[in-house]
Amino acid sequence: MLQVNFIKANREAVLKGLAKKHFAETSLVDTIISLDDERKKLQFELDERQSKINTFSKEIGQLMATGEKRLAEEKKLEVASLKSFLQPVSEKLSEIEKDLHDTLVKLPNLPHSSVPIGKTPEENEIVKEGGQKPSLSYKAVPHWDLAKKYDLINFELGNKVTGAGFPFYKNKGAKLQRALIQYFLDYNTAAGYTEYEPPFMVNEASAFGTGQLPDKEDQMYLATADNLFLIPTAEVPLTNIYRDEIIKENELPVKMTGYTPCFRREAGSYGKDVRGLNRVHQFDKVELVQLVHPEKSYEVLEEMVVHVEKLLQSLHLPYRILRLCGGDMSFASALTYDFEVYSAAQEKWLEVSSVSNFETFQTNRMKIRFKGAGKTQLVHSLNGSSLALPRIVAALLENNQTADGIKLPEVLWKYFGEQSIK
RNA sequence: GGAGAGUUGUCCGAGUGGUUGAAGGAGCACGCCUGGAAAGUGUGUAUACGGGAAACUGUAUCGAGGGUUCGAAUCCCUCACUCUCCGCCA
Repeated sequence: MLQVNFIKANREAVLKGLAKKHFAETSLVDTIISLDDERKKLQFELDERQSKINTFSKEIGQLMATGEKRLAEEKKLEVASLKSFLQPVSEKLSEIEKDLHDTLVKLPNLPHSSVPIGKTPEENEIVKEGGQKPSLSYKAVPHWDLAKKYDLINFELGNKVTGAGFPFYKNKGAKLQRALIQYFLDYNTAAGYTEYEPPFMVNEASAFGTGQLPDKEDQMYLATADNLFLIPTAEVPLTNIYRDEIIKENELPVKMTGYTPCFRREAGSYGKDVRGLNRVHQFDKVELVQLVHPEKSYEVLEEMVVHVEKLLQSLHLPYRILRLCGGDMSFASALTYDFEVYSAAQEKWLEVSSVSNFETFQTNRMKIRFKGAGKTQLVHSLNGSSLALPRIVAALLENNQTADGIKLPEVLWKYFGEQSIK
């Protein structure tokens, strides 16, 4: 969430930013400002009275000690009257604090100046295209048919055992998952990221910290008996490792990577977009998270983009990098690059990674700070996928299909044990 | 699931009603000492929100929330979490 003081000092810029994000409820900004003014006023009153009470209490203590009971009793009465004034003020204050917080949480992050203007995915800016689209001599077969042909994935079995969108990976299909995860993690740790295997469920505070709550609880599975959410991405547990922590400046940047399954209810999805591996409720992903000095975050964002790009290049997949426009960006992000790979049979681009700088939007919620020479301040958080598996698998299958099997890129050979799927 | 113990600052740990934001130790920072380092030694070392140009200063915070009291880390209640033993179990 945005910082109140920032909003107050930059009202116009905030309004402009919200407009760029196509956020309609701009009146919230002034609501926040007046709530905070009110908050300050009440807090000040309260502090003053409390200060008097504290002084009196100490005096009463001394009077009691010297046996001056009558004077002590008089002071007690004074304190009582101060307190009766205090109570309604303090109730009002907590009400306002709650309002302020609830309102603050509704504002999305502001877009970075380089974010393209636009509302729909069509208006995203294509920053770069790389790799070669395959030229197949025959009509490319979609991955769901290839998966059946080579007995790699069983969607129907998933329907039976769990429900739609929970595929079984099988035989070489299962092994390919394992190989990709292993490869991605090795690639990330070689770049200095610390590997974690986090819990796959998180509590409410964690879900709030990264911005899943309060609005997006529809997208998460909830284990009600224990009030735990199944993670929609490793970003949630990884970033929350540092919730309520003050990091030493020389320990920045914090670089983390982790593999987890990701669980998404995807409420409201339908149609051909959800065919095969395009959109599933449970999928594997290796994630990157960085906590960095505020001055470095955009530099780091570019580094992460290059990092993910090289990973895609090593898989020899045709890809493109998009800079998301204001209207298509996520609630919490200040700047997002999406990576898409081309799938030859479906003849469309599939999103496989999203790399974002959240600046202080998440860290303000989580109170992740660092202490340097000067004062304690919030760090910037960034994250990105490297990579989400299902669509990578879809593209690998579709793009690399040949008459006698599916060829795998060389980087996977040692992990997969073979050069192709037959 | 049953029984018990616990949750204090960066960490360890003392503290059962009155200058306790909190003893002591460790760690860390800076200084002294040293040719340099270690050891030794001195000083400093929480966070949030306010007021103030600043020095500085007010309030809150000892798991969370509530209560008793003029006054609570200390007493009472509720909740959460952790640990130990037993049971169950990969």
